[in-house]
Amino acid sequence: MMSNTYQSTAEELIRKEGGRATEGRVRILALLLAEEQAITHREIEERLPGQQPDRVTLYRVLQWLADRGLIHKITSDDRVWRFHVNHAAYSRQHAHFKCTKCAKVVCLEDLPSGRHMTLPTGYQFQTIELTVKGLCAQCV
Amino acid sequence: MMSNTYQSTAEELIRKEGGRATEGRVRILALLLAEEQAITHREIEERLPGQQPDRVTLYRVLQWLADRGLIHKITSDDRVWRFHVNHAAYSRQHAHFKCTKCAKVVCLEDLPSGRHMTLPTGYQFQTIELTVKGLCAQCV
DNA sequence: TTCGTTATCGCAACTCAGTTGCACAAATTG
DNA sequence: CAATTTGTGCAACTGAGTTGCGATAACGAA
Repeated sequence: MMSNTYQSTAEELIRKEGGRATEGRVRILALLLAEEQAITHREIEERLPGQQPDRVTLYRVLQWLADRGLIHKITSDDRVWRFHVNHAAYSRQHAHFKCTKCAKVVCLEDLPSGRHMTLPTGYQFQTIELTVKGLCAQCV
Repeated sequence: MMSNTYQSTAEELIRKEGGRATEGRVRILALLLAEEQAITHREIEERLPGQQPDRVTLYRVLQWLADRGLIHKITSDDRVWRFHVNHAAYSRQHAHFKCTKCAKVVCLEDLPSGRHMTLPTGYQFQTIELTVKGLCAQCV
């Protein structure tokens, strides 16, 4: 069951961003705070106890949280966004791991020193996106 | 206009895989052989001169070519697959570059030595997917 | 060259993630 | 409390990709 701490932390974080701490926002952010992995829109819906907010509202809340840097979106090869809270360690660029069997996604702390990749002449570096694929501990 | 060389190379490659060298397959593969960048399903449709094959056929041809290793699919954050021929340099793992302005995608030859990324204990490495983002020479 | 097999194509209809527009509801402010 | 802003819920839409199935056309054998 969800600890009350996450609820109040979520509320606090949302207020700090100058947004209204509505029930939906608080519940969604609290759920993400309690979650280890990066999870999809679908998974969030499934894990929200009781009455779920409207699909569209969920998308909008997630976008709102991402815009304010409270969470981040992760691309994947299954064309589905996954969402994860921005803990201190993950607040900036980091790599992701995706299990090729169970599709679980977790954040990895360090980004290898690939920052100096040689680009074609005239190209300008901005960011790097790195996903390591393999089997997670449960699927090995 | 498309060189005849690509047509015959395409036909040869398809035959070598034991498939029927149908008009659609040959035209699509020839187009990809002539193409520098990794392009989307949509872009392929647009660039096919004259009568286009059915949408579904195009998807199936691309899947068929990818299954046989003649081309490879590239993930992106816009939820659209891009396709690129497997030249010798790109036949195995390599990084990709995506322009954040014009969405152009090109293949980069080298993959940085990120193979020794530290994974959580019990996790097993398989492959690495790396996309560098920035501005291409035309968009700088 | 024709013929039979069967790989491949084309169509229609579908799935699924995500988006947009708009009226309504709930906060917040004066 | 009225006015304004902010967020929600519904319906309808978009766009990529998929599935089922009957029709078509490669290609090897005769």
